[in-house]
Amino acid sequence: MTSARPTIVDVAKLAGVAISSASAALNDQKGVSTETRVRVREAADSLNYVPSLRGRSLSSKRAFSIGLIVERDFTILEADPFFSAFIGGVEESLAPHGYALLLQIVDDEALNVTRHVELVDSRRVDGIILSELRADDARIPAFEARDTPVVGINPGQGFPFPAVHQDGGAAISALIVHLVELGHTRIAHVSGPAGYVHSRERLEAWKSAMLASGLSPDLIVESDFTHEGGLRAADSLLADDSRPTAVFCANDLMAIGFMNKAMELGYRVPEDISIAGFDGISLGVYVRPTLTTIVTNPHLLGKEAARLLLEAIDGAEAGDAVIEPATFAPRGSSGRGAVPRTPRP
Amino acid sequence: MTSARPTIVDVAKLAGVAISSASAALNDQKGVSTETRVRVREAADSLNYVPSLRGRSLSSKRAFSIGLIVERDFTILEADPFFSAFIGGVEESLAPHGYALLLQIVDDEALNVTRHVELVDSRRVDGIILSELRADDARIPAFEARDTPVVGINPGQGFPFPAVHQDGGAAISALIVHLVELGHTRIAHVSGPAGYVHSRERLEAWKSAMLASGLSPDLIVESDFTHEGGLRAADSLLADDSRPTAVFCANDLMAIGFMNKAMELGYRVPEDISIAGFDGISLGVYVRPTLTTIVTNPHLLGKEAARLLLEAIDGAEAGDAVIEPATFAPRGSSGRGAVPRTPRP
DNA sequence: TTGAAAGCGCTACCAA
DNA sequence: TTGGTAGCGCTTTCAA
Repeated sequence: MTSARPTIVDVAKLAGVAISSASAALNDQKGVSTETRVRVREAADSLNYVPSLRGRSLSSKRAFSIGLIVERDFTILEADPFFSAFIGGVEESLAPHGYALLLQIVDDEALNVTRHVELVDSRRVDGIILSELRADDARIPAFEARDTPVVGINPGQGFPFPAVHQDGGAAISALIVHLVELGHTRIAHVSGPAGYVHSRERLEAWKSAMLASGLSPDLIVESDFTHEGGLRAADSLLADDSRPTAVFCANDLMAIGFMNKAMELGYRVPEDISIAGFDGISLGVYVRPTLTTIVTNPHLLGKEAARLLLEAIDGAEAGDAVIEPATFAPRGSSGRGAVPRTPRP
Repeated sequence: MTSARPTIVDVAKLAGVAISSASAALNDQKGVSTETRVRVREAADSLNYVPSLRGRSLSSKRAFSIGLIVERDFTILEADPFFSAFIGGVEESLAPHGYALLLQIVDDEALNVTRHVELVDSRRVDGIILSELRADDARIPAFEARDTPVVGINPGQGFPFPAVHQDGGAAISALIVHLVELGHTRIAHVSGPAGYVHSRERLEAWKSAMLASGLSPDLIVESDFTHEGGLRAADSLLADDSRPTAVFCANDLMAIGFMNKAMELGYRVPEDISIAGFDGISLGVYVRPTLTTIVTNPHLLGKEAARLLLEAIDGAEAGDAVIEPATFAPRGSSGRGAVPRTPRP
């Protein structure tokens, strides 16, 4: 079939109607007689007609796709299962509406902003999902100056666009209570990079929970959300005698890194040290001991974000969406604590 | 800035030239005087002009994006790090050419074909990357009837489009030799679904390697590439007295599932049973013991695939790309084998 | 080298 | 209800 693909002109001609009638019929608009509708449909079917998105895009001023840009080091991305689930959710909302997801991956903050802007300015997408927001994110003013539909994922205070929220604070609280009940008093936190909103939120939630239990939140190490970062955090936190008996890492990957290093140093988990993560990635149940964590719902987060974005694109005054809070999942890596001991040589 | 975005007409007007001259200047075409070129550039800059991809698409008959459809159950996708790395590679080739990646996720084989065809027929993309090919893949005839650029990932014999190949046979061979040298004679294989080309290739490579070592390849369990499938495979393979002392799983996720179940049943790894996977996902070095595996290069696979596809889109007679073979990575989960023993109660 | 004009395939408006 | 037609924003002839 090397012949040129049929256009709406061919369909109209074959059906013996005007192009505008063909268009109306194919788009289920009112004001078309049943007879015309049927004839157009038949003509289209017999020609195997599929509308060109290019023509449609230009005249209807819509790209029928939305953009998502992930800022991640290419090599690190592999280990991060969050986005796969997230994207699955986005797809679920998009597909029924004929929308598609344009995905880009960048490894640099400045480039991240540039790409976002390009995507919108070139009208390649009708809207953008903003994830992994920073406290002072350069993308926010960029989009405020552009009146493009935007939806944020767990943004901070004063975010000027619709957003999807999933609270993790209550679950972090439950985690700390759990650890305290097990007898822990020295509970450390391994945070993500300070620039990120979600890093700060988890840090703050940990602080509040510690204070609420009468403990002072002073054992903190800032890391980078990677497995490698978890290894390093363990090295530094376990180095001296004030070492913690429990640690809450800002994500699961770091927690697993922390756990591996702790065990390598001779600590038993959870007998000597309890470890908890955040995210609830399935990897957490593949490792031994299984990882105590806060289970979030990236799939639903993606699904709702895409839903809100489509509403905004359709011109609705989209509000926020709040999904069920993350839940605390106690598993093997947290348990009865003991006095911290020196690692076996 | 609610004012309408500037178009090329505005640029031409401001520069005082014809639209065609503006277009030629902006696209670095020859036959434009330096003066005109400069004036157009300045006009474009001062207006903050960004060409509309919609107009460009329609007139140049290009979508400037390519499609990738991943067939995966939404929930399983999360645990599979292969595609993240793959997509990172695709991006790396695409970005410098102004191309973008359209990603879709489907959870059903029939829908998979439908979506592929829609993407192409609606001219939403200029080409397609075909991964996870089946022995008798319905997408192949669909695209043969459509003369659209297509690039395959590790396809089987007689694949009618350009493709990227990474051999895993030599590494599988090395793995079996390694196991045999350790004293293993009962080496089982947990395969992927029989329909997939890569399932078959790994199975065949295992068979050849077994025969080459004088062992009979008869301990086979077919599974589904999931962690859960690995658990089940362990249950069935370790159930009776003819149980293996080593097992080669067709991917890492199954290998880790197998390992977890084996340990749960009381086997020590690698003392009682050696376990190996395939893929080389980073998860394999996060688990304990670390996973012996075959390390592939999904990032490079994606990068080369996108490169070939862009060539094909540009009308070149794109050939195949062969990247360095996968490598054997012996790690903690394989070691000195022992006589299989009954699990501790 | 420049400019005018004809599409690309579709939607949407306005008469008929 | 239908048909003609004017765009959407760009690229690409083809004359001048």
